[in-house]
Amino acid sequence: MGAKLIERASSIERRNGVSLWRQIADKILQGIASGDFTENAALPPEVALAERYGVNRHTVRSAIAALVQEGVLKAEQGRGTFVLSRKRLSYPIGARTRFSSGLQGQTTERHIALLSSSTEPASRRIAEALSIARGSSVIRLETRGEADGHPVSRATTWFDAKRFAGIETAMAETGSITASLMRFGINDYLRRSTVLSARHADADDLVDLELQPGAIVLVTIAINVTMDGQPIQFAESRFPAERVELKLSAGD
Amino acid sequence: MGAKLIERASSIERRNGVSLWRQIADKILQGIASGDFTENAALPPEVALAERYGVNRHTVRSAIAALVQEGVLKAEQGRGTFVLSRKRLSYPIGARTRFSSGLQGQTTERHIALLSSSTEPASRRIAEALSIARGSSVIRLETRGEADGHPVSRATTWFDAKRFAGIETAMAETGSITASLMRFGINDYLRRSTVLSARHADADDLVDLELQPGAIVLVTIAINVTMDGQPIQFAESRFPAERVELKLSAGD
DNA sequence: TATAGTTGTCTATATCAATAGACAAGTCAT
DNA sequence: ATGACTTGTCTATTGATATAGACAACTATA
Repeated sequence: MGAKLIERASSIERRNGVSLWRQIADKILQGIASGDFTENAALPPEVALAERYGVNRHTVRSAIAALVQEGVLKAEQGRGTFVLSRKRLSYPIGARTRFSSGLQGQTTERHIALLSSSTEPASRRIAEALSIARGSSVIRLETRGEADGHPVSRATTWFDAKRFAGIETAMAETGSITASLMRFGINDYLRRSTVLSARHADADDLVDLELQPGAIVLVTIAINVTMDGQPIQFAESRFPAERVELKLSAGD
Repeated sequence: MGAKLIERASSIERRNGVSLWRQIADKILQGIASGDFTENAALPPEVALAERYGVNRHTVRSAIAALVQEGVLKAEQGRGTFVLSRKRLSYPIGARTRFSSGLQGQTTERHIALLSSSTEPASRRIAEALSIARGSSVIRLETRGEADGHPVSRATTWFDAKRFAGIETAMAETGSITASLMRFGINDYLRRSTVLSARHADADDLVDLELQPGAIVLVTIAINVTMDGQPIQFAESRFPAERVELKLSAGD
């Protein structure tokens, strides 16, 4: 984020429905992600931050307390407050979006955990996306992507139950969508469409992604297709905006 | 957004730093965008909404008041509260991202307004992106994209001042980046990279995009290049998440 | 060992956010 | 006209948010 470059005077809003301490916590997170506040270095002292944002020192302390709770900062009496966390992960999105390979080089460990699965009738929306009859059976998987032990994504995906019967056990065993699809004879697939939006994290996101209330999530809705254009997977994924950014790769 | 599909019981969080009325206003906006609340139709009555979200009627009223202020809803005593606004614009992003052509069919009128321009030395970040020497002169344009009279994007873009001297007047005259670049002999260009994130709108965003405090903006950081790979433009764009979603087109 | 600079704790006060209940005012169908 | 249903307004109370000031506790360094 080019926060430093673009940041102008104001930046903090009152009586918004968003508390000042929450806004300032967001600013600090942005500052860390943008390299404005360097990793392992001390934050400016509380009084300086208070002046910078035009609020009381106690308000800054509330923001810092939230981030300490969250494990982003560490406060040491007499010394200062220090940045613990790393920059945001950059998650590539394109025609060949894959979870595991996409994060290569940025993390040492990554996998997808299957939280739950169920079979249900296809809603209109899902039937259209998968090109199947409305009301026909689909398998829904609830999954969480983890990198180095931290949750980085939370997805709900649907498959045609007829074609992919038992994919939930494959997911549980392999921890990979790509590997699971291989068991069904699909060695390669493409992303046909991705629609992107953002919203506040709801209560479920907070739990699943280990977020603090008020956090923002990026939401993608995607359809994956086989090489000959047959839709196989419909997915809605949520990413914590404070820990992940999406990098759109052009063609492949 | 598949809110209806995915929405589970909980969804509202307390003592978060985000007020309940703000969260509920967000929910209603989501509901409108997802077709959950139909356009021109009445919202459920306040008591019903209050029960649905597990809050007091007055809290719902605060949320509605904010959206009435914003022009999304219209309340009529004795009759009900009605949805005015349309669905979100779907803004395509891909190798050939163009403002005007991308919104074709969704709006009748669209253009880019030049808010201000300046010349400044290139920061490290911008010098790298444009492959020029750090500190050399760059032109910065502040622009706002408008569709049917409503702001839908707010961008800061940088060009090499040497190569694109006077581009600010071209922009002011043509209201189009594509047309302006043509004056400099660039008939076609591609998007090399796009990085995507989200955050709360800051005070400037609120003014420029005519948002209510607490709103969320999608942020893209992009580099455009000529057909032979020479970088020509570096841009940070902000989109109001409540009015715009980004649709990633695959290759072209 | 001072001293400056930092975080931590306490008290007090004012405003905002949320709940609760009651009733007024308007619309619509019967 | 009546009654059911809706939004609008008012009062009261509680807890969270934000400001203000003072001082304690701790760290580093001169």
